[in-house]
Amino acid sequence: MRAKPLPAETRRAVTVEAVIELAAERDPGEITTAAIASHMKLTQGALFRHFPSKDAIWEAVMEWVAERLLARVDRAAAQAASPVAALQAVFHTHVDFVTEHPGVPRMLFGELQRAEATPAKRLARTLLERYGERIRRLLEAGKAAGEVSAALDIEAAATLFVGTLQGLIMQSMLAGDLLRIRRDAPRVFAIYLAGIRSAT
Amino acid sequence: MRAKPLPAETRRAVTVEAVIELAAERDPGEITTAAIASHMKLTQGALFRHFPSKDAIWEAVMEWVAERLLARVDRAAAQAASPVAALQAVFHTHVDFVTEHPGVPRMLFGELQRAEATPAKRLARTLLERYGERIRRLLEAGKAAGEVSAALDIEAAATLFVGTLQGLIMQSMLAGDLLRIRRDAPRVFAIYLAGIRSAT
DNA sequence: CGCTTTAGTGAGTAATTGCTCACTATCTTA
DNA sequence: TAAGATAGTGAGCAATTACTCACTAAAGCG
Repeated sequence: MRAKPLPAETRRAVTVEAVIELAAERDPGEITTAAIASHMKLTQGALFRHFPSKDAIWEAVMEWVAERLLARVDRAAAQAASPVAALQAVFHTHVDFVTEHPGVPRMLFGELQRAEATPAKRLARTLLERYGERIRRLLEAGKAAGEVSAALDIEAAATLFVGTLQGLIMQSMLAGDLLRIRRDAPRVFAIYLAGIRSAT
Repeated sequence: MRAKPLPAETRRAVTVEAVIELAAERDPGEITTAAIASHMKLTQGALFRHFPSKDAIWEAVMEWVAERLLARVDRAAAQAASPVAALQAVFHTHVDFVTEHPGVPRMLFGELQRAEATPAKRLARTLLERYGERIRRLLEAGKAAGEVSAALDIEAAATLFVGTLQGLIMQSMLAGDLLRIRRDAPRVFAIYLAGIRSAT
């Protein structure tokens, strides 16, 4: 059956969604253009009417991820009453995002693995850099407000923040159970919080 | 030039080393049998005289990793004077291992991504499970010795321990600078330590 | 040394992958 | 509604990949 023609922009958006859905259940590196097309009920050739190359598809996907994740995280932080509350809100927003789109962390990490400097990899890097920047700013504010230890090593604490999330994701990949993240997230964050409060 | 014939066992060991070296500089998923062979100055066909399939090569590699990592970590833990000292020793031993073999974390994470249940993936999982087990045991001992908070959530603390390492690795992949791990590791561990000491 | 076993070669193969293109169906709009 | 623009099809191409095999060189051993 012939696929219904969609406006180019819409088709591109649908493509990005298809990739994100596929990444939830298989190794991003093994997602072929044929698989993407078939998942959206399209022939493979049609994809190349909307993207000049497979790399361009990945680039669009990473753009989607970067935009959405940062926007949600910023919104969550803005509504919080204090720096530490903001950190906690960011943490849980990130966890929510990941459970909604399990493919995302796999793609991010997968991109970072790549040897060649593709545009998608560049986007992944800037996303993580901007993310870290936000965390560091919140930690600084927390220090100023006396909510975290005055002696806290901000850079290390930011690394650990991201690592905390990374550890949860890895654990859930091990267990093959995404919902596990939701259960464990508050418990792990509690230890992190104790760390940045009492670090010397 | 014809490669010097090696005894089968030696050739297999050399192959495993070649893979680990290659994984240090490129995405493990993109390591082809041709690349492995050329890196050890052999023709591709020769590989299949020693391994029945590419999967079998990966299996051998994961065995190598699991054995070495656990052995070193156990040795480090055994020599420590107290549970918390052991945790710290394990942490730094792991960091050392990773800086010596940068390809290892990439392969481990890459294996976990795989959709199909290959033997290599199974090995990666059991390695991480056994690793977590050891961490939990040390944390329990630390609790008994009064070195860490009596209220500590052991499971969450173990997840965070692995995440701490994961965060460091990711950060260094971002920066493209492996040595960075060495510099940051003690700083990040200090915060972790403060966390498990004062968690409530 | 001669003979058997073992390991390496290199030319293949079948399958898969990203990508192209001539053609066709559908949409838009004058 | 006619015509041009837009989007989808499906066959096919070139490159790559894991894997095979008949042959050859080297190692080990009596």
